[in-house]
Formats: sequence, C-alpha cells, structure tokens
Amino acid sequence: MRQIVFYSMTDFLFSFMVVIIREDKRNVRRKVSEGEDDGTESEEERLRDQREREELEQHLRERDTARTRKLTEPKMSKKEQEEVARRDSAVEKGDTQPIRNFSRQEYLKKRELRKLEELKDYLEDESYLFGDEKLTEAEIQDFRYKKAIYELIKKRTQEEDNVGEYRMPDAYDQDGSVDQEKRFAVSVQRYRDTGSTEKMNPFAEQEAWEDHQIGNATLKFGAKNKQVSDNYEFVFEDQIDFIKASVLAGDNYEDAMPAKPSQESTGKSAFDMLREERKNLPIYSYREQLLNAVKDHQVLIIVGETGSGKTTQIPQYLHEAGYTKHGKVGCTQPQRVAAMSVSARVAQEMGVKLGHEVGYSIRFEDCTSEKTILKYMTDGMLLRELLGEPDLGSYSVIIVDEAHERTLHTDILFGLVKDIARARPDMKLLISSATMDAEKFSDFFDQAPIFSFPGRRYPVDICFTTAPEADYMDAAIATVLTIHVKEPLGDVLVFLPGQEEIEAVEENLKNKIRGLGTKIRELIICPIYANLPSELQAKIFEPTPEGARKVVLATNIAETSLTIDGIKYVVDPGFSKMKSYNPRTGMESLLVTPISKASATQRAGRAGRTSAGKCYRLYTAYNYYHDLEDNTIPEIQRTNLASVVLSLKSLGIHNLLNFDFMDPPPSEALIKSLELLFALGALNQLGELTKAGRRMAEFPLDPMLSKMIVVSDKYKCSDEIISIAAMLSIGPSIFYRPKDKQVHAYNAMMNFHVGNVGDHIALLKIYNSWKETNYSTQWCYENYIQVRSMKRARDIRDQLEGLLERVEIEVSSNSNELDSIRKSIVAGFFPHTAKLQKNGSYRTVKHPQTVHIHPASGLSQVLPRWVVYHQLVLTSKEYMRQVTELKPEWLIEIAPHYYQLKDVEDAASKKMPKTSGPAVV
DNA sequence: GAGCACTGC
Repeated sequence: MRQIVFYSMTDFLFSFMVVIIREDKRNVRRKVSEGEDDGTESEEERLRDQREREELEQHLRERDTARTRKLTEPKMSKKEQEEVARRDSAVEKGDTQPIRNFSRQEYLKKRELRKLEELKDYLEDESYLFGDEKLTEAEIQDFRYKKAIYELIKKRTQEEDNVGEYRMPDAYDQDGSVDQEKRFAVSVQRYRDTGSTEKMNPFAEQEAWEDHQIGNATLKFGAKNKQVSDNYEFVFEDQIDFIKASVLAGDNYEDAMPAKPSQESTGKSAFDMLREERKNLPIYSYREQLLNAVKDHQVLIIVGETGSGKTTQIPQYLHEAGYTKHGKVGCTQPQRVAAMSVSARVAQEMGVKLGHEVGYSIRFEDCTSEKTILKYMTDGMLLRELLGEPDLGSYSVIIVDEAHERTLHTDILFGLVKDIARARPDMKLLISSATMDAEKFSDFFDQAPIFSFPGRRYPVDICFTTAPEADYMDAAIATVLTIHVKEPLGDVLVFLPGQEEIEAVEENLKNKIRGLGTKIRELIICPIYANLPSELQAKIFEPTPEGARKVVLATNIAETSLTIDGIKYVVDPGFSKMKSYNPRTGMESLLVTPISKASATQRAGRAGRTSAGKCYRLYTAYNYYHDLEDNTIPEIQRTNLASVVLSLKSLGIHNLLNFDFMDPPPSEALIKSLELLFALGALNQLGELTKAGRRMAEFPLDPMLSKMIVVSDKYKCSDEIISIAAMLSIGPSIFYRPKDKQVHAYNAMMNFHVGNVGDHIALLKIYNSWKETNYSTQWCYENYIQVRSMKRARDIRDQLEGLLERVEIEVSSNSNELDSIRKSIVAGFFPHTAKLQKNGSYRTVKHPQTVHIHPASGLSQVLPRWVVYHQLVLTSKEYMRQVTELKPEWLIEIAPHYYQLKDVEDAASKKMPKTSGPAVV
C-alpha cells in the first residue's frame, strides 16, 4: 500500500536525485584523483570517468523509465511539467534558490484530491464486498487495497487542513545547511512525544526527507568549489537514510555472561560446570518464587525472553520439587528439532542418558521409556497422545512452551488443556511465551496469574528509514552495501519473502561487489531457504573467515526455525509470504504480506544474540506504528480445518462451533470442514463420528487422503495408495529445478508421465523407481529429485504402513490395475472433480468455478474431459495441482450420495469429440 | 509454461 502512495513522491523527486547522485559520483572521483596529481586528470582517467558517467546515466535512465512505467498515478499537466522543467534547469545552473520555494506540496495535494474524488463513490460503498454479486478473492483483495490507499489519502488531506503547511522546526540553520543531530533529534521526538499517535502528521517524515534531499542539493551545488567532506570513500547510488528510533533493550546484558565453558581453563568436571552454568541463567534467581507460584496456582502464564533458560530449567525445577512423583512433566515445542535438542541438553544437565529419565517424542521417533519423567515433545505429538489418553492421566504437569508462536496445534491444545485442567485439579498447567500477548493468554485461562522474568539479550538499535522505499529489494541491497562499507565487522542477516527474491538479490549483490573490486573487504553471500538442498544450507553455519563479512539471505526460516550465531546486523524489509485459505472456494494462496510488529521484533532480536547489534528496517516508523498489525494472524484462522475437525470429533467434542478457541476460526471454515467430513462418510447426519471416521482419524493426514487409504482396502491396492498418499503429503518440494538446468529437470520429470497416466500414478512411479534403486541418492540427482523429500516420503510411508495394521487393512498390491488405484483416489477426492470446458479451462462440478490444470502437471497439455485433483491453488490463475483422469460414471458408482446422474449426464449427451484436447468451436 | 514462506502429525 505504502509503496504506491509514496511512489509518486519518490519518483517526483527522482529527477533531483539523479543530479545529486551524479554529482556525488563526480566528487568522489575528483577527490580520489586530486589527492594523487593535484587535480589534473590524465587523459586515461578522463576517459574512464566519462565512460563511467555514461554507464551510470544509462543505468539511471533505464531505471527511471522502469519506474515511470510502474507508476499508476495521473500524470502531471502540461503546465505543471513546464514548471518542473523550469525548476530543473535552475538546478542545472546551480541556482538552487527556487527549489525551496517550489510548492511541491500544493501540487501533490491537488493531485491526491483528484484521486480521492475518483475513488470516492466506489470505495465508500462496502456492498461490493457483501452484495449479491460475490467478488472473487482477488477482487476483494484489490478492493481492500484501494480502500486502504483511499483512507490514507483522506486522512492526510484532512490532517493537512488542520496542520497547515509542514515545517521542520529548528532543524535548519539560517544558511540552509542541515544540522544532522538536531534533525534526528526532532525526528525521534516525533515518535516519543505524540501521546495520541493519531495526531501525527503521517507524511511528516516523507516531507522531512524531501526537505533533507533538497537541502542536500543546495549544499552540494552551492558548494561546488568548496571542500567536500572527507568521511566517505564510496557512494552508492541508492544510499538510504536511517534514523535510530528505538533500542530493543537487552535485559541484564551487562551482567556477566557466563564465559563459554572451556574445559581446559577449569579443573572441574563437565557435570559440575553444567551445574554452575545453570546457576548463571537469569531464571535461577526466580526459582523459589516460581515454585511457590506453581504451588499456589493451577494455571500459570510464564513470560520470559528467549535465552532465559525457561525451556530447560523449569521442568528440572519441577522435578526437583517433587512434581514427578505422581506423573510425568510434559513440555511441548512447536518444532521437532527443538524437542530433540532441548531434551538432549536437559539429559546432560541432569547426568542421565537421553531416553531414560529425560526423553523426547516426535513423529517417526519416540525416544522415551517407562522411566521417563521429563518428556519433551512436539505439540502435534501431544495432540496425538490425547487421542489415546483424553485426560492426560499420566502427566502431573503440562507445559505449553513457545505459546506465542500460535501454531495450529498449540491453539487446539489451548482449548483442550484448559478443559482438562478444570476436570483435573491435581494437574498443573504452565503456558510459556515470549513477552507478547501475555494478558491475552491470562484472559483465556480464567485470569491465570502471569509470572515474568527477564531474559538475557544484548541491546539492538532499531533504525527506520526516513522515507518509504519504493523497491524493498533495491533498498536491501543498498543497505547491505552501506553496512559493509561503513559498519564494523559482523555478519548481516537479510529477511526476504521467498526463494525468487533471494536469488535475485544474491545475483545483484554479486554484480555490485564485482564492480567495487578489491577496495572493500570480502563479502560472503549465503542464501538459505527450506527448499535449498541441505548441503548448501550448511554453508551459513561455517564460521566467517577473518576480515570478511557474511551476508545471510534468508526467508522466514531464520525468524524462528534456525538461529545463526554471529549475526550483528539485521536488514528487515518488512515482508513475508503468508498462506491464506479461502474456505468458500477451497483455494489456497501464498501472498507477500507486510509482517506484524511481533515478527518485526522477533527479527530485530536476531541481531542481539551474541553481541549488541543493529536492525535496519526498510520502512518508516510511521509505517511500523500505523500500518503493521500487532500480531500475525494465527494459523488456525487461515488454514483448512478438515483434519483438525476430524481430530476434535474423535476426541469426543461434538459442538465445534462452541469449542473454546482462543481465536475462533471463521465459522464458515468449520462448517465447510464438517460438510466435507459428512460427504466422506466420517460423520453421520447427527455429526457423530462413524466407524470409517474413526479409522480415518488414525492417520496423521488430511481426511481426504485418509479416506483414500481406508477405501483402498476394497480395491486391493493399499500398497500403492499409501505410497501415493505419502508422496502427496510432502507437497510440491519433490522436484529440484536449478535455474540453469530447467530443461533437463523438466524432461526428467516428464519421463514419469509417459502414457499420460496422471500425476498421482506418476508420483507412484517415482517412488517405486527410487525404491528399486535401493533408495539411491545418485538416482535422485540424475532425475532432479530432492533426496530429502523422498526420505521424508519413505518415513511417512513406513508410518502409514504401520497404521494400516492398526485399522485392520491388509497390505495388498495390484499394480497392474491402474483403474482400481484411480478409483481409490476418486473415493477420497470425489468432491474435487472438474470437467473440461470448450475453451480448454475446467469447471468444478459441485461448486462451479473456473479452474485450470497447473502447468507443472503431466496432463496440462492433454486436457482429459474429467479430472480429479488434489488441491486448488490461487497464484496467477486458479490452478489444480496433481490431476488424474477419471470416468464420470465412477462418481455415481463411488459417491452416489454426492453426485446425481444430472451432474454427469450432460457430458454423455453432449457429443464431445472422443480425442483428448479442447474441442474447437 | 508457471513458481514453491514455514512448521507439524
């Protein structure tokens, strides 16, 4: 939103900046050469200079036109253009006086008012959103987007009328030069003083920045022959101004951090040292208070920053206080790795073997025994345990750790665990979270007391840009280079939304570095995202060589999932990709969205893990306070709930709409899921779990996949079906497509689609081929397939195979009968069917909407008349992913309760050509 | 001929 609004202004000033930058470059060059031969340039240098300038100008021209093209704002009138041209020529002549008088603000205001009028009627009427004529999700997005812009403009014009023309108080000296310190002080003051932030002029920063830039122009051109300041050597084209707006306080950081335990320096045993270290943790001094609080209250909210030791220490304290005498202490983590590493650490501290008194339990791996009293596990694992032990009778304490992350499973646990605590007064419940949202947790858990203690962290300076950035990627690159040149050594972490952006930035940075040559220190660029093969991922953990700097370009993976030591600078453009789910259409989409304040804080905190750090936010403080949400929308409100509903039903929760959610999901999503489960035969008309439903709930899969497995018993192909289910549930990360070998990768993939068997069967072929090569890694490389994904598929398949026995399904193979495999698929996915239209698109059968076969599908060129699909995604179009052909009569045969003859008969009556491919009209 | 943030059972 802010990008577009401010775009025009940034762009407007761009012509000025070009001049400034050009001049800067010249000055630098001049400075360097002057030092050597007293201002006289050699011919060679002059030519080089000229060439460079031409290159620069060419580059700027290109970028200029690119930006102009993007611009959606109304163009300036001819008169206005003439005025600007006149001012421009004044600048060229070095006569800067007129610029300061130019009524830029009036022009902008006029233009915005015009825009306001255009949008007014459309945007003040909400019925577009809720009227009879339903809009698509994309249209609604667009509407909201425009509306937000409109609100901003409206607010601004109103405020400007009240405030009058903006002037920077006291920031400029008489002669027009800028006192930087004063100026920053004023800027900072703006955020401190405004008790009611509403009163702030939202564009103050923008204008301050503009004034500043113009001030620069004045300074530079007025001082052409004067001495240029000497405190820099390189000037980057897009250097960005930051203001330090706040400090993410480090808690107790000045307290002696325990020196890294080094075996040789002390004569103590490792065990003693661990014990010493435990006493140094911030939580240690609160031990007695904490235990008293646990004794007095059944439910307790614990707030402590990361690094306070709460995850490792609290269970031990509880054990020492005797809570493990009559049951286990269970501690949930959102991630597998966390559960494993934390339990290993605790076992070490307690001097026991992992898996005995201290253990962990995650999917595919249960490292516990009968002796286990402290059990770490993933939240989803506890949810699975609840299916077998609904009152958690074997636990005396449950700790829900990292509750602020609000994962889907954590959110469900909240409701369940709250209910159990009411029924079991002897059970203690601790909810542990980082600072955010403590009150909300307390409210939810019947006003449970909050126990908070400090963590240990170094302070992080937070810097905002003084002006919004039009292109966050350019800005990120510029910031990284500025840090590299100006700041002391220390690694940099850049957050980017996705793989594509990371690759682009990597490329661009490398080019820039090459251009700068050997004058700067070495810069090592490490990309990291989940789909990156693990051997390349490991690169980020390699220590940085002496004298060099490492730049880590990361997705959200670096926000919570992995921590990198040695990061001192964080660059945060303020965006991430977020999945959203539309229950009405059943469509998923992945959108680049602004992050929340909570994740901004989390990102900033990544800079202060091993020493004091700095965080550069590529947005303004105004954006931060006004445009960012406080918290990220919890996962439960933006996901498909079918499997959640099935689990809850099998836990005996009948009235789901009244289930005690901390943030209830949209009821539409719940109802959709209930409908689906009813159609699949997992629920009866009363909403009770059927026998089939109970069997389906055993599988840790989406209900449609579970149904497919349960039905495969009938078609005697369960062996094939569980392979397909495993492959489907690892998602789209099976294929590895390096940019330079796209064609090879594509051909390799198409090998599995020979005979147009459909994507499901192709997945089966991939799995079986891999199995035949004895799970060969080499085979994966040859076929551009990700080994990691395949290994996961094998794990899942093994687990499913084990579960088959539990629900009394025989493993039976019938690999020659592809149709029976297809029928099993249809039996699970019959609500996901679509029929070919004359124009080559598809229409879903039950809730008609236009969709297309995803280009990555093997059938995207074949276009069968009827297809069953695994998933709908909204990207550039509405796409069906993983498609298989079916015969329409199967629908009547398999799902007579769902499809009537009329749903499928028109295909038979209309004489469509038998050959595949769209009919020509 | 598009595009895949991240977890988890």
